[in-house]
Amino acid sequence: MRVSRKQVLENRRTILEAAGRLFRERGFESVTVAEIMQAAGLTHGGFYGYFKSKEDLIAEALADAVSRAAAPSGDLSAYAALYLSRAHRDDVAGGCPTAALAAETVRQRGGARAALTAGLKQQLEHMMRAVPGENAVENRRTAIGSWAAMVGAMILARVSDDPALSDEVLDQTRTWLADRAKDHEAPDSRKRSTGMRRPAGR
Amino acid sequence: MRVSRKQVLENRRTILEAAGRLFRERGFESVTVAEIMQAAGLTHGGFYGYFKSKEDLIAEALADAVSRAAAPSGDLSAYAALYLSRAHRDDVAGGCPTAALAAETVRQRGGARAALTAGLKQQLEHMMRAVPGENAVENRRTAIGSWAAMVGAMILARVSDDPALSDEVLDQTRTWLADRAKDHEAPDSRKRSTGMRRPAGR
DNA sequence: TGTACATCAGTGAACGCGCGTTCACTGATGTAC
DNA sequence: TGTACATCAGTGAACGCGCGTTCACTGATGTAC
Repeated sequence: MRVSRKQVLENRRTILEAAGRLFRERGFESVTVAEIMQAAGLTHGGFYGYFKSKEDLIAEALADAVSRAAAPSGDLSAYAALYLSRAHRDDVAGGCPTAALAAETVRQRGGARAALTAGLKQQLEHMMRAVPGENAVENRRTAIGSWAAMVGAMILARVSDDPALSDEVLDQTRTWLADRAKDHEAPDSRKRSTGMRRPAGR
Repeated sequence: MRVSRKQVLENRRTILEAAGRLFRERGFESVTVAEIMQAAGLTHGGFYGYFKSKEDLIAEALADAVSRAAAPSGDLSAYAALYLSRAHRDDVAGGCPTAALAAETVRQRGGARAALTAGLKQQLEHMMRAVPGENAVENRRTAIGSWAAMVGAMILARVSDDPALSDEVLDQTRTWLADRAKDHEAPDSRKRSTGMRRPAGR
């Protein structure tokens, strides 16, 4: 049964969103094409009218999820508090694609790695703007270090089956990042901080 | 063909090590039981004499890999330099099990999460000893934040298909961690630092 | 120490099963007049 | 605008294929005497 062209575009969007959620929740391999199509309200046979292969869908779903991920707004501490929340930890399907899928994407062929690399570049750009300092080199370093800590903490908090430890990882990393941000905001810290500025390590 | 009891113990060890390497390199799902047994110099039929199921092997291989992971020796900056090296990034199969497999382990049932949680606790204990300060609460916070940043940076560096960005993530995170360590070593930073001490967030 | 037999680690064929993918068909949409 | 037909999105059965797991068998190891 043919459907309207508008419906085709809507279906493509629905498939991408269903795939994005399912992949984040259960990983690329254990989610089947049939499941994704069913989640999108279609049958599996129609899949290949939309995508060349499952591998192709993985790359497109990743690019889509990354482009829709919430960018840092306001200062870094506020963003870290949002990112390192229990709500985010408990919502893998709707949460950060990098935290959920980056480790698996390392092994992926095709455009999947490229999609996450583009997302990483964009995220670092956004985070640099959320860093208080004026030194661009140092701000980029802070953006990279903070983003690494946020992604790492989310993964560690999710893998911990000890709820107290999971909460602790989230809370302590948040505090740790906030402390560091305050160091660099504090007026009397300027001299000391300046003394440690040096070019990037490469 | 029956083999000696000593050989049985050796075979078990060989299977665990082969599984540990293959899982880190390619993930739990795409590695087959037959491949693991072949890598250990055996045939797939013998597998179930050693393990109850593939899921059981995953938990045991993870526990084994975590228990053999290199613990921090010396100070935190030296350990971070080793961990955040290009050699480690390029050796997924022989590298940190947490960076390679934690994100997938979130979705694993059985003892796999418990194995990584135990590894996380042990790692934080070790890292606390590598932190210079004397305040135990602050040291634990530093251990958690630093470990999160190291794991996150390794995952981001591996997923980046832009080599310059990958190197940058490694180098900048290393410098960022070293800067912070120096802050807390610096004698004149004591007053300021003390002012920000507060209990854990939970 | 030597011998005879029971044990059991390892083998490889075979089993269900579920996966990604293909394809002939259907019928609503889009278009030409 | 209305009609007739071509197009093609969606369906569901079917396809190879590879997976985890089982099992009857083999023959070296371990043990009882």
